[in-house]
Amino acid sequence: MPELPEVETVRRTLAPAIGAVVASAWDSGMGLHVHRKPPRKKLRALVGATITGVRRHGKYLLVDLDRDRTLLVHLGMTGRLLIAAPAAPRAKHTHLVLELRDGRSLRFVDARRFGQLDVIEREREREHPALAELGPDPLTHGIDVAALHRRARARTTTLKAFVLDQRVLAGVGNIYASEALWRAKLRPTTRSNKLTAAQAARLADAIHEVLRHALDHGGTSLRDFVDAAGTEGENADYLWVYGRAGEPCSRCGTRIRRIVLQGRATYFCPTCQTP
DNA sequence: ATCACGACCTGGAGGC
DNA sequence: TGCCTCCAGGTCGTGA
Repeated sequence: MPELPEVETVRRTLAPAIGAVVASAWDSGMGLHVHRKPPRKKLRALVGATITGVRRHGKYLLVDLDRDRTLLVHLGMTGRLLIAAPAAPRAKHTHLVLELRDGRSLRFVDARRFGQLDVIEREREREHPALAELGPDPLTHGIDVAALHRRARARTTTLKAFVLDQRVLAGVGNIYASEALWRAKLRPTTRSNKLTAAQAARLADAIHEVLRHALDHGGTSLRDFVDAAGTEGENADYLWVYGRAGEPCSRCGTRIRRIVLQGRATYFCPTCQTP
């Protein structure tokens, strides 16, 4: 579900929560993200704190509060971070509720529990294991083509896996990896060490364009994704290859193919994405 | 160190 | 209606 454009859409729609004060904290106690339980004690320390802003790095949301505290949220595959109206019924699979003094609440709902929650000290956030190794965010920092090329040359993995590596660029996921490679006319199975400088420039441009375009359409909602207000994104209508196996490539008419790379569905055009 | 795989979960879709 | 299998926007731990 949530890649950079979706998470950024959530970030923007969380703006109405800024200035609200946390009245109480509740968590489900269930394990999230490979047995890690919600940090109950640290969540309780948020009671009385004011939400001062919401940032994002790659697919991670950083809800800033005063007292030097930041709520770290990763949506995993099915996670939703919602601003709920007063007295709204608690949805199934709700794992965190921060009641706000004005009656609304901030809720984290995640059916598959692949999401992550933590409370960290803002001063030391770069030391957090989830954030420590993240590469630059393509939309907020831009993409350094020379650095991208250098990194690609040093690896032998597929371009698809390279683009998905959050240490290289933070925020590209399975949908936009396929989309960007199609746009750059590069085959997902090509080894990254074969990337030329010109191709690296094309790839950087394609990644930026694909993410920007998706963000402009409120993200891609295939099944679960909604913003903080519960609204779906429109970008699913604009995908070039993802989920379109058997349909004609919009550039050359060849049937789009689906393959599996490292266990993930990968879509490409066998004609115009050169090996 | 790098690479590719399986595990972690629930639910929806489609076949019978 | 039910049961079964397959699939899903992510990340992490393992063993080669």
